[in-house]
Amino acid sequence: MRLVIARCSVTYEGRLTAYLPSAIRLLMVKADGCVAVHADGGAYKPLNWMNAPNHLEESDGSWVVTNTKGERLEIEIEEVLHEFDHSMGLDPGLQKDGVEAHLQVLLAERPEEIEAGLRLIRREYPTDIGPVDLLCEDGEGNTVAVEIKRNGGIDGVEQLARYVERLDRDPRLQPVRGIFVAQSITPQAKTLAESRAVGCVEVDYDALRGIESSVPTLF
Amino acid sequence: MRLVIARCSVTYEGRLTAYLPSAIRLLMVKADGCVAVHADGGAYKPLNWMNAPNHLEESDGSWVVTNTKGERLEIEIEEVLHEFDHSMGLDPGLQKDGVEAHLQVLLAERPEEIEAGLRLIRREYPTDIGPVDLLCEDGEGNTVAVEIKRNGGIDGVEQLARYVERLDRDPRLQPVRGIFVAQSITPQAKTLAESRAVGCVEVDYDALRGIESSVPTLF
DNA sequence: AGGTGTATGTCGCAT
DNA sequence: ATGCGACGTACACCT
Repeated sequence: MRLVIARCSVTYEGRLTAYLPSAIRLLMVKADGCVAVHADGGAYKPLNWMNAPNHLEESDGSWVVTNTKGERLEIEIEEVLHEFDHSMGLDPGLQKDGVEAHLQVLLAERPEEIEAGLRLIRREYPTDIGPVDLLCEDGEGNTVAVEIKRNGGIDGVEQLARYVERLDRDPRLQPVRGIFVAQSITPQAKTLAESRAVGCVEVDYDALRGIESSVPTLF
Repeated sequence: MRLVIARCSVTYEGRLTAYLPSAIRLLMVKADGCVAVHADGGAYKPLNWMNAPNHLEESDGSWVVTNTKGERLEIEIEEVLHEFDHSMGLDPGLQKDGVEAHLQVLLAERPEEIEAGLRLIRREYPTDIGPVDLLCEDGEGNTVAVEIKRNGGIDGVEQLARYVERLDRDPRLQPVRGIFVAQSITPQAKTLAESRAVGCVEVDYDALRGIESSVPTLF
């Protein structure tokens, strides 16, 4: 990784056009060739960047980075204040645990936490517009499609409504109803769910996790 | 901005749990206090991070970053290979051109580029579920709601369909139809648009821009 | 503070 | 490659 602190101005032309007036910034060039221009603030997102693969042409006082999509990043370097290069080797990568996928596993094991009498038919049940998180059967033998989100918004309700509409055309499944399950559901989403005849259930991830504390975690 | 290259392992506990085994990485601490852990590859996104505001507690061989939301980033530092600090001053910030907002302005000036005879009633016409990009009237005096996207996907069609449904309840406006406008529209979105009786128009941003070349650009 | 919509989103997975 | 959904999305804007 190459790190350069320099006074520079930057122009990007590609998916949009953007211009960065002269100031002191960090230029970061990673081993894969990607280039990022960082200011000294504003979270982790750089002001400007060009992902790999690209081509970096370095001439006196200017870097020009281009890629095959016709995007172009030009950095005019007025003054280099510090420069450093260090090889790092491959990164072993990140191990994650605990997002929507885990919530889905927990609820697949205990569908009765969603609604009494609910029984799992299949997880990730495929339809021609994408997989339904859980396909279940209720106490009366009717099909129930379950969409699981961490944060329940309007989008999730629409997504579920599309699945239900699709599944309900299958004579082996119909009638099909939907239940929208999330840790929290916005009032707007609840309103939309009502008008789409979709049920809403809020679940407590930590409590569910507590129930199945016997299962070993990732690490 | 403080830059440290170190062999370290990292644990994050917060919205999820994540673990990063020992390797050489770049630790970046910006003036606003945000911390990022970068590997030497993989676009601009850090492996792990903690945005400002936070609290960084630095002890021998370990950094603990916490925030008020109960998130916690712990960096175990085994070996520091390089360290550097440089003040940069405030950044003048980025000037952008060519995002959805600009496309909306261009089309508001020339609605006939969307459909012959189309006339603008209002930009950002408010409804109780959000603003419609353009509200227009067609050659026959019927109301047309226009949703503009750079990249047209299913979501945009759904969004427009919601607006049309809402607007069509207003006796002063009905009947209302929708036109989905984007630089490119996915086949799935076109199919969905058809089943929602929504029109689709693909526009060329550069061409539109050329038409109004008299208007001065941002820079 | 919370909800909604945008993003040069990025990233991963399936087609 | 492209489409599609998830993301510790971040971020601006508005209520």
